[in-house]
Amino acid sequence: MNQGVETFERLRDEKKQRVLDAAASEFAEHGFHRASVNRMAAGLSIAKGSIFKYFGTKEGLFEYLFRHSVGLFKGPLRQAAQSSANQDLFERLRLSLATGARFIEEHPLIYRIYLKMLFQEDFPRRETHLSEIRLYSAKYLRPLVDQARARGELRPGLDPAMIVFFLDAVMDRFLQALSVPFMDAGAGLFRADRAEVAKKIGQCVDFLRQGLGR
Amino acid sequence: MNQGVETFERLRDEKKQRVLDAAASEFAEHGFHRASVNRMAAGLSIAKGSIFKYFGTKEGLFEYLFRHSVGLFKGPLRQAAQSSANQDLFERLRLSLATGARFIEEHPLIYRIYLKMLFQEDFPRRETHLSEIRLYSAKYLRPLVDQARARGELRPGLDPAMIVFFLDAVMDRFLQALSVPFMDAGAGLFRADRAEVAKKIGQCVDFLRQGLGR
DNA sequence: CGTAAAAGTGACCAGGTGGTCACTTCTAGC
DNA sequence: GCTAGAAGTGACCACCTGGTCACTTTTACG
Repeated sequence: MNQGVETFERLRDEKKQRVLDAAASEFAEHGFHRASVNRMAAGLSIAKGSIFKYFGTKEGLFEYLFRHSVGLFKGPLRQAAQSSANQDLFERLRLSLATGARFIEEHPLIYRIYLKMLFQEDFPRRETHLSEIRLYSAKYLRPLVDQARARGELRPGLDPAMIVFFLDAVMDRFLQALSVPFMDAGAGLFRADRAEVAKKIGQCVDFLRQGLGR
Repeated sequence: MNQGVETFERLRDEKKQRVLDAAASEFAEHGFHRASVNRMAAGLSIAKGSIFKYFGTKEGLFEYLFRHSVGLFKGPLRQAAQSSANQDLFERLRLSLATGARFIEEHPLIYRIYLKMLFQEDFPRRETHLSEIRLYSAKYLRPLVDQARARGELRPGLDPAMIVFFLDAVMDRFLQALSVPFMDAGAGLFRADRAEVAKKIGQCVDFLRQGLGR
């Protein structure tokens, strides 16, 4: 392992957290290239030399933050997927939406970075990273849909590839609407509180069930 | 009107077009702040002083390009909306998707700028601009849906606000998938040719009709 | 031609960037 | 208290940016 990173990881937890929070905030607000290590260091009241000691380059800092964030995100998701394996498709979708909404509530800056990465090409190793974290990718949804079809939970005659595309679009957009205005088409999702979000998830899944279920 | 802009508009059409193309390319690739007027000028083999003579600031250049692009985009859309006013909801959706796909095919750089603006906050007057051009906003879709309901084209019992949210999500995503990988959930939309796109639009609208129509 | 106005130029400026490294300060174990 | 090594520092570097403006070149017309 890199020597600087070892130094960083030997720091007190509180300081490590402060540094990662500052980095997340800076990247979330400015993207990769416009993010300024000078500004981060000033905000943290530490010397920028320290940050370069820890991570070597700005890219190294981003990589570290990214790996750290993936860890925060994959745990709960895997758990949700396992615990609902025997339930029907729509219940599983409900749970995964709820897990996503929870993550966004707890880590709004990380989610903003993800959204920026979608259409901003200047993040390091963007394609690799994105394909690792796209939540509702075909890879994840297709097996769910196939299983639901086998169980007869879906209306016959619908093209499964279309179902996957459709679910991907709607669920991704649902989560985007929680943290970006313009996106909710008047559905009142932007910065809704937890109870409101749970209610909207219910409505959304019911709607899907009406359109896709048998 | 600004004196510099008058100078620009007096130039030969071919040169104006070259300048606007170069600006679109630069903003599409780098967003607003990372876009470099130096690079533009070098690519065009003109002095950067000229660009500042025309538009005053980088922001002025962006504004000009934006206004120009809105013009390219609103004409065909209005025409499509008028010509299909008497058709049913799904046919109208099909036509507006086709119009969007056509615009993206003809002006891919402009569309890339729009996508960057969605999640990148550093564009000048971003909120104003976005609310002007969001294609499938509630403002546009809601009347279509209400009209379709009055005509009995929709399955009873579906919440119209949800219908609007869903149509917005699916259609926006459909267009995004044409110009960004990762987005098509395996549906093969990325950089599909014109015939392929027309076919996919048909499938998508048929699918919507099955789920939402009566 | 001459000339006046329009168009075009590029060296220059202040300010910000990522990154470096010789140096100082802190800390833990004796 | 001493000391070795870890942690922290900030002046400095080369580079790039948006923007300026005194200057040159081109154009149009009598």
